[in-house]
Amino acid sequence: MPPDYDVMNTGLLLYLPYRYLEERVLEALREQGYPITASQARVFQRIGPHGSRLVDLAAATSLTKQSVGFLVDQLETAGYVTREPDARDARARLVTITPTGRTLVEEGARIGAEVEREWADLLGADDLAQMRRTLARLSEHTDRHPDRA
Amino acid sequence: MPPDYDVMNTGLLLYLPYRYLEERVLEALREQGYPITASQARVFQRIGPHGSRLVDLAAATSLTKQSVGFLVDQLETAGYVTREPDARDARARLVTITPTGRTLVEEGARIGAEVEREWADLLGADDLAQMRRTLARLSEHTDRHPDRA
DNA sequence: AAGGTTGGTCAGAGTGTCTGACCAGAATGA
DNA sequence: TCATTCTGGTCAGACACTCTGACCAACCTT
Repeated sequence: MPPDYDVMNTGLLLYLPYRYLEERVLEALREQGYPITASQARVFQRIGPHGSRLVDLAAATSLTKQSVGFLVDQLETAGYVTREPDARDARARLVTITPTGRTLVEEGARIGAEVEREWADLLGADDLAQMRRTLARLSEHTDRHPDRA
Repeated sequence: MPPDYDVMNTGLLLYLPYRYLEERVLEALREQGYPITASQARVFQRIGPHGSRLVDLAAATSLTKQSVGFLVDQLETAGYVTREPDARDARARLVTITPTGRTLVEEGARIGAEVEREWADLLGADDLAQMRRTLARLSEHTDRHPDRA
């Protein structure tokens, strides 16, 4: 007997599509030669266009700065980011996306869009757009640590 | 500059409220003397009313049976579940919720409902319900391993 | 009854995350 | 100015989670 999604708790209802999308994107990226783990991607995703500082990434992801440091090390080794000095603060370093990293971003976006197209087919474009709008409003409220890119 | 949620990718839009809800519920449970980790809770949540087998929990959570076994050990130690023999299959054992576990379920549901009320205030009850319906349809599609409770 | 399949455990490795301690540069204010 | 406090980042160590591989016992099929 399959579960009854209508009565399922909202957390699971959010989690199931989230994980599905994440897995689809990560799988496809790996196949295309851009391997990245979910944890790495969750940090990578929050890097701003002009680079971000470690502490800001930590806040945005709700991880400790040590954990983010650990993941940024890996992203750096993989060639997706570099740590540039921050002209404004000699203590800080800006985690910055490399050209390779930028390709990864684009590929990820492309695959994400592909999944989203499937979802639009399934749900109807209007319902999907409506859901996205509601989720955006909700995210504004539930994002405890908006980042300063 | 705060992020622009409207253009944010759908994955993050799903993830942010998901994690918020999870954290709120887990925090409150801990304060009330029912400590449980996110990983444990994700397994616990999938246990059916008449108990579930390890392999089914593994399928439902997309974890390996070893990982689920590891987490069920902890849930058992914490007193939330027991492993009962399965009358239908001598190999199998049914992971079953104890009375304490049931209290945890109820408390969790209560807190979840509280957060959901906040969301209803924020979004309007109609929009929330609409979002839930769309998410339910989406979950049906994105749940690769529906469990058999 | 033999052979394959399935539910579960044991053992070991790798990854992710945390807390605590620490350092160097920045910001504050007497 | 310079002592104090605050902040960005790293190092070290511990714990939590998840995986792969090997294995056993019970089930199912023929």
